[in-house]
Amino acid sequence: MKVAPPARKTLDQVARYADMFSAMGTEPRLRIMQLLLSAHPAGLVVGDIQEEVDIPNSTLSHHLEKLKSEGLVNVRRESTFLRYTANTEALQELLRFLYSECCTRNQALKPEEIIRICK
Amino acid sequence: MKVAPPARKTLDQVARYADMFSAMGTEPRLRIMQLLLSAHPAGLVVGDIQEEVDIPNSTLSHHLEKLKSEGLVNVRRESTFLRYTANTEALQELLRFLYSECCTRNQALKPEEIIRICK
DNA sequence: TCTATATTTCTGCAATTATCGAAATATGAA
DNA sequence: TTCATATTTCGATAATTGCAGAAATATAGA
Repeated sequence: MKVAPPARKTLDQVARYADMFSAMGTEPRLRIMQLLLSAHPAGLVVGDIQEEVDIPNSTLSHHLEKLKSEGLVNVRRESTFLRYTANTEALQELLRFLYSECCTRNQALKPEEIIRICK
Repeated sequence: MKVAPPARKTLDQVARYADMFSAMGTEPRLRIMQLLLSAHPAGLVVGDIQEEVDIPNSTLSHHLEKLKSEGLVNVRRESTFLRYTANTEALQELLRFLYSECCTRNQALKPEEIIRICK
């Protein structure tokens, strides 16, 4: 008996989450996300990030472009500065997805292993 | 005033989580993880996975190698078959890390946006 | 106002590195 | 040996990195 293949829409969703994971899938970019979350909601300008990551500025710029294009960060200009902030809606979606896959849709992990329920 | 840089150990941890995100950072590999979680704890043999993912078998093999090398799956031989299973310990670590960064260490997201607390 | 200069960050391109897939190889069972 | 399952090898294609230069904005001085 053949099982129905996953809906197109579902596969698109998975592809989108995969792209987000990929965006967080290098040490510099994951570190950048940590910094932006620490500075949330104010965010950081590029120069502030630059001081923390020890990579050339053009490389940093490429990394920020990647995070932006996958929707994990937002940017706005402040005169000559560009201020980056974590996109919490996107992170929430991604975290819910991972939590759901591991703990809800399948019961591979127990919720209480991740989070203290009812402190 | 200068802030102390992150400890070496901490950066290594971040690099490891980044590698795990990278391993889940393509549609086929994320799909494979979904399949293995759905089939947990029994797991699946390569042929079973092959039927679901519509990619050449050599490519599938490369993807499985990547997931294995980042510790997201375990493998054991069953005669001529290789049976892959999700490594729930690794997934738990990764999920805890992401949850912690978003909801605990920084309060960028509210826990109740991810999980129903106290059903 | 116009020009020059300084500051911040991005973009273009070339070298390196990683990924994909066809063909060949390995592994185990009968 | 032969068949079935899955990996490994290796060349072609694509992505990443970082240097050099450009773009955007602000400010000062003529």
